[in-house]
Amino acid sequence: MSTSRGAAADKPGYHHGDLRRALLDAAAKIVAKHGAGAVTLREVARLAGVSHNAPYRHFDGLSALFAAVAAEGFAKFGERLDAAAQAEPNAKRRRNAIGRAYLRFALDHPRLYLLMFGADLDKTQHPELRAAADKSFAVLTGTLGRSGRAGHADAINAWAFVHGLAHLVIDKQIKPTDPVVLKLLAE
Amino acid sequence: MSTSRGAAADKPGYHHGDLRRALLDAAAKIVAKHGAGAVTLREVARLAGVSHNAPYRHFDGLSALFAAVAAEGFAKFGERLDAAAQAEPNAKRRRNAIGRAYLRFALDHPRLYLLMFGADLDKTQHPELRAAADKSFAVLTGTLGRSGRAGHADAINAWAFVHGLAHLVIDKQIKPTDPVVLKLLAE
DNA sequence: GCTCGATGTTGACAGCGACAACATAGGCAG
DNA sequence: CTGCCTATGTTGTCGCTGTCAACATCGAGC
Repeated sequence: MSTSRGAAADKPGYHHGDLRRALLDAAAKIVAKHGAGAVTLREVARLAGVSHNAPYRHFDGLSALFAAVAAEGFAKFGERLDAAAQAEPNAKRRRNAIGRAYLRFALDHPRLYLLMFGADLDKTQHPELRAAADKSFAVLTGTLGRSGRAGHADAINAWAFVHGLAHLVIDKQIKPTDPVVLKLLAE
Repeated sequence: MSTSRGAAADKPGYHHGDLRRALLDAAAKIVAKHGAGAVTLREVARLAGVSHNAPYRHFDGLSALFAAVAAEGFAKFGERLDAAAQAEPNAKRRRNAIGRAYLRFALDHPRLYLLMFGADLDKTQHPELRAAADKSFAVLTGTLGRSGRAGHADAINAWAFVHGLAHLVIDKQIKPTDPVVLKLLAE
């Protein structure tokens, strides 16, 4: 990185080394700081130190980049939910643990969360994203909805509640210190 | 509209008549059809039949236009909630009626709903919008939350649930025909 | 009838996404 | 070792956008 004759260890692959990863990291950073609306292909390229058109060698366009960032978000999201679920054998406590993990993730990464669930992305046009999202939700429906109609309704009810609560807090319609929020997080 | 010597009855005011209204309508139309992301100051001006810079005489910029559209959305939203609340004297039935009206509005105007609750707008920078939103929510907290801590928690719980359910349906995470949705709408 | 502010227009500029043409680098065939 | 071939990155360009500044016009009120 210091000189143009940089050591090979620093650049294992082609010109850049791992531009795709660098672009994803740069985009994720902007999303986290300023939201998806502030993400620009050219700015992402700038942060990665490449020309304004280099990203097109790795992503079909801006929305494809968003889809990839969101997919990675869902992967991490799914991990958190899964970890919470597996740490609790008791069914009821597990349900609470998952809800807590869900809300924590949303409040820890509010702008990423909005990208993942926002309407900017057309999930039907990005199969990889759809798959990542479905995998996350499988934890919810698989663990919460035990079986049958009643189980399904329970899962949807719980999901809608935490999802709505997360949105309301992120949109500042209710405060993060609201008793309902605190109780859920501390459970 | 036919000739430039149009009758005065068609143009009661200044040059255009009521450009502000025309701009708002054009913007709302685009939002309803293609979402806020498709709204462009220049396109809105085109639809209203004025030059690309005319909107600046009525709105400080794009985000101010969005704020105005969202504020009108909240006004209509508040009316619906209020009407639903006033039609039901019984407390429990009233709560259901408000929830139903809430979800109906969201599903009837999904893209407007996303604009209203989306992160694109910084409500803190548009007092008029904040006021319109707060007025809508007053119906919720005022009617649902009877009083005291328990009432407040009930209100937040119900609000988060319908809000989350609306988002999940709009984002196509769950189907509009899901039993939970149908039950709430038919109650 | 004239002035003056409110309203609308024209022109300009930088930034953006996207496409096309070009440059380079490095693996691989011989 | 040599030379080609494709993956990767660059440069140039286009139309579109938001926003600012300067100019034009309309109409209300003195």
